[in-house]
Amino acid sequence: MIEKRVKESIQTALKKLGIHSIEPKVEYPADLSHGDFSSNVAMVASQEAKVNPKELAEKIVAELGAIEGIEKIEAVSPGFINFYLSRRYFVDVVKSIDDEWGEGQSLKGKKILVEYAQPNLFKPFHVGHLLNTAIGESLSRIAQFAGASVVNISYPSDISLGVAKAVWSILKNKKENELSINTMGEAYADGTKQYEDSKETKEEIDDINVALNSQKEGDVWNVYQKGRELNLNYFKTIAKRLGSEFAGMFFESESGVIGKQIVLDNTPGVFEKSEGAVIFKGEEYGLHTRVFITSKDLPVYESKDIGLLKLKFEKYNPDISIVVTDIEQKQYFEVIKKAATLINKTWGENSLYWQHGRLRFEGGKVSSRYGNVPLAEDLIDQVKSIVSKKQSRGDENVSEHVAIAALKYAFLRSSSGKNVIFDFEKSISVEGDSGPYLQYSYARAKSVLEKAGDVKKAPELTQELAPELIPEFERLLPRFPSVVERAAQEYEPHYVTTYLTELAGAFNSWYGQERIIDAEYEAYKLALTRAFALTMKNGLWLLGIEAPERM
RNA sequence: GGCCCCUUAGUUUAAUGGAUAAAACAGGAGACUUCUAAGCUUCUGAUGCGGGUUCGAUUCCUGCAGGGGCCA
Repeated sequence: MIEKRVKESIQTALKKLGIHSIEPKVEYPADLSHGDFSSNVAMVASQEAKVNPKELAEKIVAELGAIEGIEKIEAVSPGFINFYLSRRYFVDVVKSIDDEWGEGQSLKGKKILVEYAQPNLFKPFHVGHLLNTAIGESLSRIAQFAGASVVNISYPSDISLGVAKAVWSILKNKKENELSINTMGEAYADGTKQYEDSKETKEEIDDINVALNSQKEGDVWNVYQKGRELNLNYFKTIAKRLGSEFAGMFFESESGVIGKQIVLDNTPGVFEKSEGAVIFKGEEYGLHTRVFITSKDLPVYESKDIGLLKLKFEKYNPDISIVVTDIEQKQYFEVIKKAATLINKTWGENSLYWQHGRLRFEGGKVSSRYGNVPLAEDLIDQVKSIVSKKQSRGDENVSEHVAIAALKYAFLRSSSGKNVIFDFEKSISVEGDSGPYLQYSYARAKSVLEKAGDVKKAPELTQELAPELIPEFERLLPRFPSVVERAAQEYEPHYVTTYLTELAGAFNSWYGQERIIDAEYEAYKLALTRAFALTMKNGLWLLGIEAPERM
């Protein structure tokens, strides 16, 4: 790669100047007028060399000599060295861009498990799940693009107090023969309310919870099984609608049993008994002390997560097991990770608990059927109706993909860990920096290419190119693979989002000012347009966003 | 109370210890009416407060203020 060549050349130059201790860094200047690469070595080395930075930069430049692919090197104050790629280099990149453009090797040979979406069966799939799914899917795709072998898994919560609440309400209202996603959603809302309101009901629901955990045959179990099946299918449907599929699923009902046994096997040792419960003394490691098995002998989330680790590592033996969760669980998972490490070193060390920000609701209300959290599907439909109005073609499929793009973009644009302000009016944009903006620029490029007879391959480009005509978006194109690599290394999809937005902006700006078909340099401009379209298509794929050919 | 996270234009977000802090929305002005106007051009506008480290701090350390979270 060219960055490596630049780095090595600097290193050689430094040695000639008698500077040995400094590892030069090459970076992308934020401002393209500062070149395609730049280095700050002169400023870093100036003290050791006892020369002022600007002078040192000039000396280094003088020692550098020619670097293949670099046309111009200049030293500027306060001491940066800027490198400009040659016209020829860009031509070669544009010609080389194909369907695999952006794929890398940085995670080659690694087996990565990505666990996300985490539905709660019997509870509605809401906007929080949507956020989690968008991020998990993108992390998974980015890892795949970086060369890893990735398995997506989901871990539905199929046994919990929430499930017991819904089952109780179904039985109470004799709805067992008319089960549907809607009746179960209502049952969950009803059960939750009654649980708070009536002490008797609370006891009845707690009993159901115990019965479910012991997996006893009977009415409770039968209703539960039927509802579980329905919910699971519903989950698969909505995941597919969002572009996600899961190769494997583990359930709390299985992890609970296994986890409980592991915890008991490690008591005393890792865990200890306290007032009838089994706890992990996190305090001893600067973490929270947490209960793993209650005094009623029920395994709680903690033991379930331990059981899940055994299931995961026995079945897949991953190099990295990523779990995508909400940041409010950060300290919880620190405890799990510590306890897991003590039980089985690999479980802890190969696990990455990755947190995204919390959703904070502000501004206008989004209609919601249950409680105050909008359901994922209601939200999609609401955006879809806005999108449909803007669309002249009336293509249902396109409206669907544009609506989902708008939502996913809102969740993938900012860096991880920070809270995501969810204001329907402001966050879900279809104009400006938005998912549809990216899709629109892609559709535009495709439209031009189609009109020109779809340029499958970049034409032979030679002397006809004007070296001074390197549009900004063309200069951004070669950066795509390193953007993907960085996103993969830091598990940060937003780098891709930011890059694509910048690229699309630069392309649109060029498009608005230049004529492509029937203009000077037509072949070159078409090749550029094609390169842009391929980059955008792959980039959108990484975000889990469809790229409609027309909109 | 203990611990964790956050604070950048009016708003929502970017920025690998570097160059003039980058966009979008909102607001002002404008162009073409020829390849998709969900677009383009242009103007206005920001690093919570105080110390420190550094040639250089939005970024690292520290104190304070404000907001959020986890545990009891």
